[in-house]
Amino acid sequence: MEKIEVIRHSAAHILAAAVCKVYDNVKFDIGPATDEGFYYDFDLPHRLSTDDFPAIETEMKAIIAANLPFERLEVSRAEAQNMFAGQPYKLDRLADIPEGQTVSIYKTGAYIDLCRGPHVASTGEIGAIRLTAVAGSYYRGDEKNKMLQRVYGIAAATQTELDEIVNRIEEAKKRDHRRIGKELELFTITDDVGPGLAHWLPKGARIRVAIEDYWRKEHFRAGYEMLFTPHVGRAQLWQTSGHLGFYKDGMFPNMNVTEGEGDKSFTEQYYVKPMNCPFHIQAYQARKYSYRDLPLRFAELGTVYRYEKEGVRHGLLRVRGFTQDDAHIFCAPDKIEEEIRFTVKFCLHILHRFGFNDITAYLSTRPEKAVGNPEDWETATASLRNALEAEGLAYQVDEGGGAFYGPKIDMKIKDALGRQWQLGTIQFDFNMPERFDLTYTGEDGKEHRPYMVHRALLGSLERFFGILIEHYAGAFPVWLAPLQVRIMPITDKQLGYAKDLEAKLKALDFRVDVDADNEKIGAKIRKAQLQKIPFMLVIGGREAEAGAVAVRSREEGDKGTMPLEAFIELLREAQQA
RNA sequence: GCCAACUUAGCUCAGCUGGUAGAGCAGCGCAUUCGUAAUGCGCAGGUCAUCGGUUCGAUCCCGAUAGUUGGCUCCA
Repeated sequence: MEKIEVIRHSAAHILAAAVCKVYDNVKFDIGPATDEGFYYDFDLPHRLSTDDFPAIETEMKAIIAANLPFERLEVSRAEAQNMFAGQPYKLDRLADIPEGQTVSIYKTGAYIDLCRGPHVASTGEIGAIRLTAVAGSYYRGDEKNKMLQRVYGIAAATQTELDEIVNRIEEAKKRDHRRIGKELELFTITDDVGPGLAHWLPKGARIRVAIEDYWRKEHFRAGYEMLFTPHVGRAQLWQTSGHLGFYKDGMFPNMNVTEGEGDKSFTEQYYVKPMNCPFHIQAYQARKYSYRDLPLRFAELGTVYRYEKEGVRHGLLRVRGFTQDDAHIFCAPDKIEEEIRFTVKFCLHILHRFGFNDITAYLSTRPEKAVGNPEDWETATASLRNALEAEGLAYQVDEGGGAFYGPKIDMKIKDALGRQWQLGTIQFDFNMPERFDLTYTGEDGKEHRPYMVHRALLGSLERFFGILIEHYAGAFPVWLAPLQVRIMPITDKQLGYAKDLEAKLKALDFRVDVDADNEKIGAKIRKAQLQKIPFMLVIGGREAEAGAVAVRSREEGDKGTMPLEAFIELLREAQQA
């Protein structure tokens, strides 16, 4: 265990010791180290809030200043039960320790805790602590259990290190897509329309269009066909697909539509789609396919709605309406290996374009309860595994972690801050083809069941956008930037020339505007920098006279004066990057 | 769904123990015509989330509802 983890875990003990000292009737559970700091779970009559932090921190600092030793004691089960009488959570945890295994406790001053350790030698080794948040947490993470009060904190060997951690957290907050989304006017979610329903504002929409254009172009190149399918479908469709049986709670409630009049009237139920699969299947069933037609690749930027439970929404990362970059591949079993490899390769190609190069795959295999015959699972899983290995992609295996209807690969990327996000998924489905009785005609003239693979590369555009915003901290590369060039005349004498430049660049499909505000050039630059526009053209009398442009880059500052053609060349290059 | 905190102008936030609200930025107007991160002056902008209660009187106290935030649970 790393030293910092030991410090964090020890700080958790000190937190518990302090809380026990400050409040009465404290029952404590456990307090581990986390990636950033530590937490401890308590059950006490007093409702903890951040207002209580100063008192608790003062007590913690006193314990640290006293430099008390962490004493490790090994005791018998009976002794431990005695020590923790009146501590139901501890007794419950004690019961988890297998018979015959040593029961160790750690003593710090008057505070004793059941703990495996290790700990620092004495409290003085914990240089600095700070409590950060209080939150509810179910005992043992089970929502049927009582909710405990969890106090979060951070700890470090020195105050300087603690300050660094605080800074890092602040930096991450500055990148928060919700904050940047507001500052750069990228998207909005309003109370009036409803929670979890995102609106892409003009600048966000420009980015989305750039993403979609690229996505479509690459898909056509890779042999996909595009579909556009309805947003609602009759209850019977969802009955057949099994969604009403399994995922009704995750769907928006039905719409009742009454057709006909009087005695002949009947009421039909419709549901808004939580998935595109049934519709793509309808498209497949629009005609008969032969083995020669396969693999068939149907793609759609399909907007779906899922009634996510309250309390799980988070900006664009978890919404109720979103557009999946979806595709379904219908493939003959003997071609599946090749097709999966092709799909994995394609996925990596797309992710690289967005600056994600650190990619890990997760292979999930057959769970206990599963549909489809075992040989198909075997073939499918092997094709996934072989594709990952052929591409030299690092992967982990989640044995039995697949959905009941098929094995899958999930792709996780690391962003600029090193945080991991799950994006794409390549998922077999042995359920739908059966339910909808999908077939193709084989070489032998007989009907065969195709393999169906569901796949998304970016996941959902909303979520992907949120991740992209944080990854680039709002400073999008030129090809994605909503505005690529801002032209800034120094005085209104250059306005005419500036407008000419704008028209020329627009004619070349660049995204460009003119800042005609009555402001000093310094103010215009500041505005453009804050809006993270990649290129600024400063246009004064000299440039207008020479028919040139003074280029400023978002990252590199003043790049000097050059002819318009030279700038266009520069811009084209930047757009490729 | 659960625990806690929060909700004041387009944005970021003030508002002492109850007497119907302020700033900066953004917006608009006027002046200024300026060379690489903020020119000055002025104007306008609010059902203090919503509903109900207590009170002579509520942005402030109490309750409910909605939403947001941090977690827990969940994520086909």
